[in-house]
Amino acid sequence: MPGVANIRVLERAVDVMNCLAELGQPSSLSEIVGKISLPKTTVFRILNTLEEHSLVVRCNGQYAIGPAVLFWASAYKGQNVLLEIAKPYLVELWDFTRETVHLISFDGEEAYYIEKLDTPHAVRMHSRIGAHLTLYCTAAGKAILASLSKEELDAYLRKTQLISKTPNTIVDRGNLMAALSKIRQEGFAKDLQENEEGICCVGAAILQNGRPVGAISVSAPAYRFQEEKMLEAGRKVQEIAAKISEALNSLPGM
Amino acid sequence: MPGVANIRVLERAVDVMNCLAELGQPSSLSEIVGKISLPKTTVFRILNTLEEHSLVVRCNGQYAIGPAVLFWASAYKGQNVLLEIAKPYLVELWDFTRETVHLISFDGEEAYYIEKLDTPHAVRMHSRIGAHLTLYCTAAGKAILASLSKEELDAYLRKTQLISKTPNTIVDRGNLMAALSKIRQEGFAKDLQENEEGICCVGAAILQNGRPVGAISVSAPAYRFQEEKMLEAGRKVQEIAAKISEALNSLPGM
DNA sequence: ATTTAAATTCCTCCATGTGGAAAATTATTT
DNA sequence: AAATAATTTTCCACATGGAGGAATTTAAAT
Repeated sequence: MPGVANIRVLERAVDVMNCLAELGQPSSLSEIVGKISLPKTTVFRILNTLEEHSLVVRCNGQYAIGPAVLFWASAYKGQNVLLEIAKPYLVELWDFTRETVHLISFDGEEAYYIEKLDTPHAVRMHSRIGAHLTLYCTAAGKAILASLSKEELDAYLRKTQLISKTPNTIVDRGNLMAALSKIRQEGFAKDLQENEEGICCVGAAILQNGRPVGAISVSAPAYRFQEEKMLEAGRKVQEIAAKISEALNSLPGM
Repeated sequence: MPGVANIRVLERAVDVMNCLAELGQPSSLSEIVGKISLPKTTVFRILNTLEEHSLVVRCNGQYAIGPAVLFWASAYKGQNVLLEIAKPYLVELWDFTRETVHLISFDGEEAYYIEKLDTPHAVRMHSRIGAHLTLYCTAAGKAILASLSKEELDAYLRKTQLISKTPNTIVDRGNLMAALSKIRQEGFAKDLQENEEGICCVGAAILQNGRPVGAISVSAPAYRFQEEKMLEAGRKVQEIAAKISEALNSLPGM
């Protein structure tokens, strides 16, 4: 992917949108420019263009994300039933654990966070809906890998190099295979600070016709997530993932 | 607004995204190029850039809207409580009427469709979430205008010229004022093919601290929406709008 | 195997996006 | 209310980066 020449303005426009989304509230041009390092004029021009299409709205000099994004989001949801089906189950999982719950979509190649319920605790992990997630060092990702066919898993391993993100990341293929078979045994996956230092997760895959189409996970700071608590959450994650899989497979027209 | 020089690639990229959203399913480059008239290479380059940011995903050669739009959509929702609050009430309205229900957001200046529940009937109106709506020729829009203060309404009329969209569009200020005062009397607004030929609507405004922040409407083809049916739907729209307003005003931290 | 169609890369040209600086607003202070 | 400061918006000359035709590669159909 790097090497394909990309369009600069477009990348910048995406940055501007992301910046607005991160700010989470109407912000002035200066605030935006303060966050992304670009000339004011450039950002201004981009905002104007985006505004023309309701991707950005301006209320008394402040800029904010506009309603046009809803059109795209509803189109995405139309293609991804998982999101609609899973929502109530995620709430159930959240009620039980009171920790950050993620829903992950997997299209056979890549996995993405597509929904998130935040923990009420002050200390929480930072994650972003829509972001890509690494399969080999996350609970949800490993749960997905564990339910792939041998051929698919081989194909994945062939094209992926295991890069260490924390001291705990599994970078050895043999160790990863061992971890995956343990996941198949236990019924859910664990991430012991393998993706982000200080964060532990449990996750389980969602299956449709025997193939993984997504996963759910529960994440918490390591100090709130030890042995017993993790096991408890893991069992629940497994249970909820099974329920979602069932709901997905009993859909009209499946 | 026209006159502000806009960035061409950006406009084109937006067109591509809209095109993908309209197609509603993974589509090939050729299909996309067939819909928007641009050189294949250009669209290809745009898609590649969008893909890099997960705004577009590619599954076996087909392109589709990607999960990154969810991030922006959730940011928008965070700024617009209305959407979350209103949803169950919209369903109630839909159950009652079985016609297309719209939720509109109004920021004091502009109004946008932010949610839509489609009628199950085959004949339905075409509308798009995120699209801008004209205030003086739609039921929801007129309901909003009818609940503005005299000053705000004056300001609106001063900067707006009433352009006829169908033979029925109200283009005379006096007639519009009369229509608005009738709306205040009746409690809900009607649109008798004023915005789109063949489509009638009823609508009512949603108020927060006495000021309109949105509206709801029910739309149907004229032949399915005559006198009595419209009155019935109108009363229901009024009732539901009142409920949403109440829910909105009894929010924690209001 | 051969043909057809679609996707991707290459490459040159010049339109288009860039960003510094000035002008116009708007907010803040005296 | 006047003056100052900060911010937003317009202007414009330059050169970069995006455009798109043509060629190449890849995939599908016969």
